[in-house]
Amino acid sequence: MRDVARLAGVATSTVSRALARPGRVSEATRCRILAAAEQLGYVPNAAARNLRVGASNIVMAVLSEPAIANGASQVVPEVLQSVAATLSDNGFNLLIAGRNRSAAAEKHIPDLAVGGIVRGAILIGAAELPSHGQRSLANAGIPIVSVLQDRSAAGIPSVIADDRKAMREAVLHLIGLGHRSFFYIAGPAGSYHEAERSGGLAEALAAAGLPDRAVVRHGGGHAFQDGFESGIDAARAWLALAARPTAAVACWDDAAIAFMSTVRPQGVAVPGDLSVLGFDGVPVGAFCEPPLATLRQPTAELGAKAAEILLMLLDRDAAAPPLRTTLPNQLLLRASTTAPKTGGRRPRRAP
Amino acid sequence: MRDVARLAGVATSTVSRALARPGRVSEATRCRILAAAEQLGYVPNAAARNLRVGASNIVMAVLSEPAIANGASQVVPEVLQSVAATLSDNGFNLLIAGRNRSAAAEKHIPDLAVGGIVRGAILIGAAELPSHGQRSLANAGIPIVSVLQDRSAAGIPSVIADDRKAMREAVLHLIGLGHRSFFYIAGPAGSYHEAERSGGLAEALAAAGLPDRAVVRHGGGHAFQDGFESGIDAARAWLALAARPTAAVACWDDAAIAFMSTVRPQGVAVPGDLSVLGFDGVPVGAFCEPPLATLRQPTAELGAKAAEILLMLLDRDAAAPPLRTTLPNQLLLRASTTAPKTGGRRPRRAP
DNA sequence: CTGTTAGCGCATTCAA
DNA sequence: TTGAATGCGCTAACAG
Repeated sequence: MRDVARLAGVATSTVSRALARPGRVSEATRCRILAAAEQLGYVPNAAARNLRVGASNIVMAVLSEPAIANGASQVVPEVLQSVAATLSDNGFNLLIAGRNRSAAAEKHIPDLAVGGIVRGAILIGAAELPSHGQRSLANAGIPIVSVLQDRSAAGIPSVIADDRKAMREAVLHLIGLGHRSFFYIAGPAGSYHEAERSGGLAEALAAAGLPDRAVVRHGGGHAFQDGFESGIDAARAWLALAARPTAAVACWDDAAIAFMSTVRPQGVAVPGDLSVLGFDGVPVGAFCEPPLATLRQPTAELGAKAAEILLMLLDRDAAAPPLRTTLPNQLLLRASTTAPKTGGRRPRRAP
Repeated sequence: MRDVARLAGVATSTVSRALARPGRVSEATRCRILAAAEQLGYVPNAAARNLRVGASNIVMAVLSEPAIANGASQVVPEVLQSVAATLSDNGFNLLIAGRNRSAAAEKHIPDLAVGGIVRGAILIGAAELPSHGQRSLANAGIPIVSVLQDRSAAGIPSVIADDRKAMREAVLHLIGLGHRSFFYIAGPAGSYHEAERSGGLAEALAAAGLPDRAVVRHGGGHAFQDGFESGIDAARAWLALAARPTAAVACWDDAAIAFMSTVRPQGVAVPGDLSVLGFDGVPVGAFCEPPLATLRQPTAELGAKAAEILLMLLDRDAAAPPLRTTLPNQLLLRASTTAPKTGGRRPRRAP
């Protein structure tokens, strides 16, 4: 920068101004400075700027589990992508901070915030805030936004899809088709998404006046990243039932996909003998056998919105963002669901 | 830090040393300093350290296309994950820099390097080096490593799987099963992976003494992220052929999955009428109908190795890393391939 | 072994 | 409108 100043015949402070606030520098000198900067190939040193200003232009993405990607699910990668793109368009960069790892790595996350490296954080499906001893990300003094999980009760602006409502309406659709008995493949016990989706199912049954025993619940012991295993387990459980429900509803697509894939070789026709509904809308669902009916997460929109809200939080001139933003899921009706067989349910035996 | 020094009754430089090189400070004072730091909840300001040292502990991941995730492919996310984990274990952070956005964003990438924000870069399947005007990532003065794509010819240490060999051996396996006619679903024309995999197929045919016309090539017009569309197009083309090859080989799993999914409803039995082979080893392949035979990319190993090599480059005391590291793909034989039906079309001669 | 001193490159006072 | 001076928090010389 000193070189630029020298070449343009001005002081470094003028160069600084010309670059930061073009309005406060005369047209002529600004042109000289810009030309000089161009000629010298000047690139501002962001590290020095950060030190001086006391804030960086880096935002941290705090990811949920050890895995960015698991099974067939693209939801975390898609959200991540969308967040990164939106931030990039606004001059910010995204640093990824995986959880999972050693305690040292866990400690690292709040330190990034306190240490001035990151300016804000976006929690992508993270269940708990990283903390180490007394210091937690929550009191690190940087703005935080949560996507996918609703943490508005903790005062953290959240951008979510209305999983509960989506599941309720989808199950009501199945009920409308004639289904009266359900098999539910639960997500990880205690997880946010499991609570919402399972709740939506319950609400639908209640709304239709069906008793609790209309649904056989299974699973809950697998993490989201082990969706395929969960689906296989669930399939075995369903196959072993004396009275098999006519509709299987999974907490997430991975489980639904593995479920279908496991029951079909046992002579179960989907959707003839059994309708299957997934959740998440993973792209490959359209190419499963049969194509999987599911509820699509608006991943791109969620990510973009979350980034926008963080940007508002970062901009002191901006209005206060909403504490909770809810986007609709999309019901993708595909061949895996249909009306149940009528006229006496006779379970077909495996060959 | 001044506060810590004051509380411990030492100079700031001593605090700095105690934290950075514990060996060069006496046991007693070091304990006092650590206690004081703990008590005050001191966290070093990384921005200041970066400025002073002239290097950050942030590494940039340069991603290929607009999409981190597409179709069913988890290869980029998986590599990303592995890179992030390995870096994190060594005290480094990962910044993600998406390509293909506005020109401004493209310019941003080299600037991050020159501006002192990032210390090194890992190209994850990126075809070209980001550049803007004269300035490119290549001459930004930071170490670069490439994963998935071989850029060793350009002097960039590369960590890759041997796609060519893997494809060759897999196709030789199909030939061993009796297949003599192939349908190849090409990847993006001119792309590295397409060249390697297509080349491997050609090598296998040549090795078995089969003529060039033993393979009908299709596609090449779709980007990797449009794998499903590519597979559908290819399926239509295959269905329209008068003499249908008995084996379809896809450049990537997404295409293979959509291909299978499109031909089967037309009465084509897989693998009875047609064997299908994919490439990448996406997890969901095991749950397709039929389960997809494929060549798994060792994503976790690739990512970890790439990160290790970058760490070597960053450490001036370390030995020079190899310019090219090749890891084996794994042939996952699943139900989508089998011997071709005999009787109808008789192979002219067996090799 | 420890304290003193001097900047890293920039943005921001305050004067001119 | 511009220039000169100051320090962000830290580390690396060099002395002591």
